[in-house]
Amino acid sequence: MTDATLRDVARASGCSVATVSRVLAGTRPVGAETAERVRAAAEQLDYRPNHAARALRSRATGTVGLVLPQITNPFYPTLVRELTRALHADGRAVLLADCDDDPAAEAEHIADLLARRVDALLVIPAHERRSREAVAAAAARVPLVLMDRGCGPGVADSVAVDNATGMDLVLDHLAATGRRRVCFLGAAGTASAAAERRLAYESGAGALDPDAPGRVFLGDFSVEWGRAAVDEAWHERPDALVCANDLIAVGALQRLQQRGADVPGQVAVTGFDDIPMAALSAPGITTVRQPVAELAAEAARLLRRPPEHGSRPHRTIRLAPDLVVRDSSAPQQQSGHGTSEVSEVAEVTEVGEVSEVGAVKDMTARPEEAQ
Amino acid sequence: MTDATLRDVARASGCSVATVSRVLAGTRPVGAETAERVRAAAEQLDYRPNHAARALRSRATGTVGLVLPQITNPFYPTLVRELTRALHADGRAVLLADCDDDPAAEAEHIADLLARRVDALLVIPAHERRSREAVAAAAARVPLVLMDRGCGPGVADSVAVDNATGMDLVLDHLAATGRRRVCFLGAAGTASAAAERRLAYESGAGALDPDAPGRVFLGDFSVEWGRAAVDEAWHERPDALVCANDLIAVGALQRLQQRGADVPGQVAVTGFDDIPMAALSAPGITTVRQPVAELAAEAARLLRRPPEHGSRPHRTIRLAPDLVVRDSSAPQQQSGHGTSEVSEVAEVTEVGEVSEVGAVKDMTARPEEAQ
DNA sequence: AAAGTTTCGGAAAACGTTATCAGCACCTGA
DNA sequence: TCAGGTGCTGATAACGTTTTCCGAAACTTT
Repeated sequence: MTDATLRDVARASGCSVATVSRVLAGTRPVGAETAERVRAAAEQLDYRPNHAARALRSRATGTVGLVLPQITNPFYPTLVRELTRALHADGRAVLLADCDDDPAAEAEHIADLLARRVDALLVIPAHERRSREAVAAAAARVPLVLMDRGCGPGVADSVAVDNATGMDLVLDHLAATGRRRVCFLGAAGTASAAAERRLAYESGAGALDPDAPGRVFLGDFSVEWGRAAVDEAWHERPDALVCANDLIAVGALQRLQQRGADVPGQVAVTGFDDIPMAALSAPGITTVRQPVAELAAEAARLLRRPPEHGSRPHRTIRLAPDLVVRDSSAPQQQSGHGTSEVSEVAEVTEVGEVSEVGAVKDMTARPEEAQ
Repeated sequence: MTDATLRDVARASGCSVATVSRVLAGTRPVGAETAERVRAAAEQLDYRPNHAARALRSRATGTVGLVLPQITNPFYPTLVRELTRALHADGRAVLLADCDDDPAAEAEHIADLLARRVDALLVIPAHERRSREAVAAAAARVPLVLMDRGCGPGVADSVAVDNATGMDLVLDHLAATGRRRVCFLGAAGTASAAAERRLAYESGAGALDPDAPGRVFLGDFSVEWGRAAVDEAWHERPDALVCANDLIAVGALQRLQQRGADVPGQVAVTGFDDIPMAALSAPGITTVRQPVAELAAEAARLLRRPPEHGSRPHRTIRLAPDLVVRDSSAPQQQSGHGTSEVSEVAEVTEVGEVSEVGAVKDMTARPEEAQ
């Protein structure tokens, strides 16, 4: 019992394959009565179009490749969920490739996806420098959007969170709640998240204390570094630790608790990204929530654009994040342990106005893009 | 500059398309000299086979659909990584669909993947009962393997961890380290993980204490329940909390620490699954590690099987897990805080012999399957 | 040397769509 | 009445492979 084809539907409805195709694809008007007959026959035969044949003929597979460095990075699962949701809403399927942080594997996966004739690619580059070549080559063949990280200037369209705004939100919040001696626990390197967050801290922290921009400790984006960094930063007697991502914050929080420090009474801890673990820590970690659904929607929108010929300027879209205030940065007066929901809800309103400010910043700012 | 096709390669190498196809696909022997010419031309033209055309002609897309309930469930990212790795090794690409715990969305995704002519499906059912229909229908059309969870008997092949063995490992470890008053913090319901782990606890805990099998507290698989469950279980004055998964264990650990209880000095905590958070907690949580890579390999192997005609008995494969001992269950004598690596390594050897016992249990136990 | 057997290569028919082209009927306005 | 639309529909040619069928050599075997 093999599947029904257009031929079968045509035979059953007494018209030609061309007509059936037109009815089902809606590409050209067809007589109302005929159309009804065709639809009935298709329904009755349980006709399902063959995507392979369609792809061959129309040169479009309805498929997007998603290439990421490590699905186990705790920030990516939500991003993947939102991306697949946004793309499915456009009727596109998602081919997933995890390249295990290896640029060579990444290049292979990209080549394989291109051979599979994906309509477009979504890439979170594994490496700032070493991903560049493969990404650029792919971008020359299909629409390609970089997400979350960059890989050099002028390679392709890109969508990411506005790290500077996020860091400002954190520093404003800490200032407003009376913290003065802050330290930054960050990541070394030139990758966008590491560098942008570091620079934003350095340029923004001066408002709290002229010396604050100098109190920077750099490692990598890991819990282990968060733990170790506390031992280094402790000599500065900080009353707040601003961490460049949530993993660092989790590690810092653990080490502080091991040392018997009171969080947030003695020292506040903040993260970045709002991975699930940030909410599940005790106390919950105040952090910057990336607007994941919106990032995904922007990426999907860029991929929907018709493939213009000739080189057009690449678009860099930055979306402003929200601050999620949890207990790890509660004001010192009341050492507010316990359920975090109250303070979180209270701050969410304050957050609303901020997120409104920076809805979408399209750096190329073409007029026709504004809706 | 469009892609090179077989025609182009044929023209360039002075032979027919058929010959080129044979050389490149290796389906039939071809003269050495001709083959060399073809390969050179293909290389020179940077020929890439068109998967759409190939799929149309050979009725195989080289694509597998992966349907899961929630990519944000912290156990799934590693599983997804290992599955994609195993499938890519077979030259198959992975179409990902996240159905957000909604059986209706799951059914839609399955239908879409079938329309896209996936060669096979890998499904982690969203619901024990409500996923059954769509899964059964799909299994009738393509090879289908259920993972992690079941959805009723006799629906399809399935691969999962051996929950009973895992629970035994935990109970043996607790007994060996002197724990006697254990409680079980589990999940209600009939889903396989919830039920099997609960039953295994009830049948195994008697060895520690005749009353232990009765000390069972049921909620769901969440951190919140773990926190709440501690308050219920605390009246039993336990010296060990056996949790049905790592999220519950994380919550339990947090609540215990909030109450000022000493973990592991006063009470041990164990989890199940070995999600990343278990290792990153402080103290690290002793847990049962699912053999994720092996589960993925088994699933891939089942999908590789040629599609036998007629109904064959479904295979249920259970793989034995390992115990990962971390500080949350360190012996009470030495209240061993600090680095967990030492005790973990020490136990790993003990674990080795256990994992050897239950390498692969193929419940259908066909002789030709044993290698 | 004739008859089989193997080996290699080409022509051409699928696979199930979509797109192009042309035909047919029917109108509309001179 | 006829030229020129304006729907609607059907044949048919792609799309780029794989695969079947055949023929032509080149070897074996008798």
